[in-house]
Amino acid sequence: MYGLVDCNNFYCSCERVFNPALRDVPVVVLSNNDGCVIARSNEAKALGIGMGVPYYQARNLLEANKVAVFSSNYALYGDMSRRVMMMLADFSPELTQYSIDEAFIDLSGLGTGNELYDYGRKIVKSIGRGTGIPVTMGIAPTKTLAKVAGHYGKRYKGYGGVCMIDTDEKRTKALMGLPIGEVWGIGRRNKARLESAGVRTAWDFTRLSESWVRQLLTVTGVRTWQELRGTSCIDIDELPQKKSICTSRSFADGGLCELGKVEEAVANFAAACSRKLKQQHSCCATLTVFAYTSRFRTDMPHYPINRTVQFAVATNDQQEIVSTAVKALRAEWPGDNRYHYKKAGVITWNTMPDKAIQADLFDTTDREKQARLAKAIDTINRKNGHNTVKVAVQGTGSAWQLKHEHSSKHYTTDIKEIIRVKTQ
DNA sequence: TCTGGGGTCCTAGGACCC
DNA sequence: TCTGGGGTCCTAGGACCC
Repeated sequence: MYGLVDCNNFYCSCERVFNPALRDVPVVVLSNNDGCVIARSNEAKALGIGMGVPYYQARNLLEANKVAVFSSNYALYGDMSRRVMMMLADFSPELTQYSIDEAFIDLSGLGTGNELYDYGRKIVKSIGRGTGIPVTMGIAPTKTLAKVAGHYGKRYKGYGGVCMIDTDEKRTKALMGLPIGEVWGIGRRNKARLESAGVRTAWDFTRLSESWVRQLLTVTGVRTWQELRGTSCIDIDELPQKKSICTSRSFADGGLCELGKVEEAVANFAAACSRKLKQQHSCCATLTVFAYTSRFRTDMPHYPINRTVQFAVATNDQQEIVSTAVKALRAEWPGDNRYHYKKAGVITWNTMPDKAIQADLFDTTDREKQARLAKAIDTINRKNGHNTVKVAVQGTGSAWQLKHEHSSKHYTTDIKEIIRVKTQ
């Protein structure tokens, strides 16, 4: 049996942990740049605030209902996630973190029936008490069915946060009540395709023939089909090494027109990629830089920038990655300031372990010197915070500041913002 | 006026090999 | 006029996830 542990309305719950006044009021969290609503408390969902709606469109509704609005605070969410996962790891050594707010655990050998259910209850209670984050657990013989169980666990209070699908009878009942679009692995496109073929519920889907499913949805669809029928076949890799690393942001207001400003942003994105590569002990052989104008502005001229560069020797060196990204951007720059760039980013890929780099016969770079300098800079930055020493083109960051007007404190990651307890 | 960020996997088709 | 058979690798694009 598998357990899926999922944090309820995770970002909103994080905001509530250190701010009890938010406990029974509607809360939403916005994306970077205060762009869209990306997390909603149950009260906010009940008001009809949709997932992903632009903030400016929801604003009136939010203000009219006195909804507490927060800019995203990833330092806080990342740290709270770490706490939840650490506690969870004590309950099952076989844990696969699937996203910032959910993880699968292997429950084999931990009992059956009521015994297993009670174990689930214990996990949910402990994490709630230990971290302040409410979680729901789905238990079932496959990961996809565990997701289904979790779906019901969140909707019906009576389950006490744990829903288990452990008999054919329960499975049938659960699938009959589940619209096909709610199934993990069935997205918008495939939902439409299946519905036009008369498939309304997850149960209908499991009644199709395998060959039919394969033809319509390829092997990924067949795996979902098998999992819903009770045969486990989806493996989730731990993926300690990411295959590609992307750092990108949207720019506030109308976007950026000047090369110098976009350059500064891209340099910082490239530096972030270098940092992330080093963190997972890998190097990249390829880098892509991109910059896009707003796809929502049909009234303005567009000129997408997208350039990919190969490194002769795979690298994670900050200066090399920053200078390569900036040169690539300059090479594609349109040459006038007519275009409003709304978003830019750097992707590093063709990633490999830093211990297994293929050298280049014709490489003339002094790698040793480069490595010594990088090591010195990394040591300073590790001690004093990243970007204490940076490449000059990274600038001061003021050219492309993000909008973050409703941010909460870094309660758990900055000693200056730690919560105060008043004693009278 | 204002619309997020970061990933993975699969497939088809082209280029290439002997 | 007639033009084989069997592979691999790479890439772009689409679909999905949170």
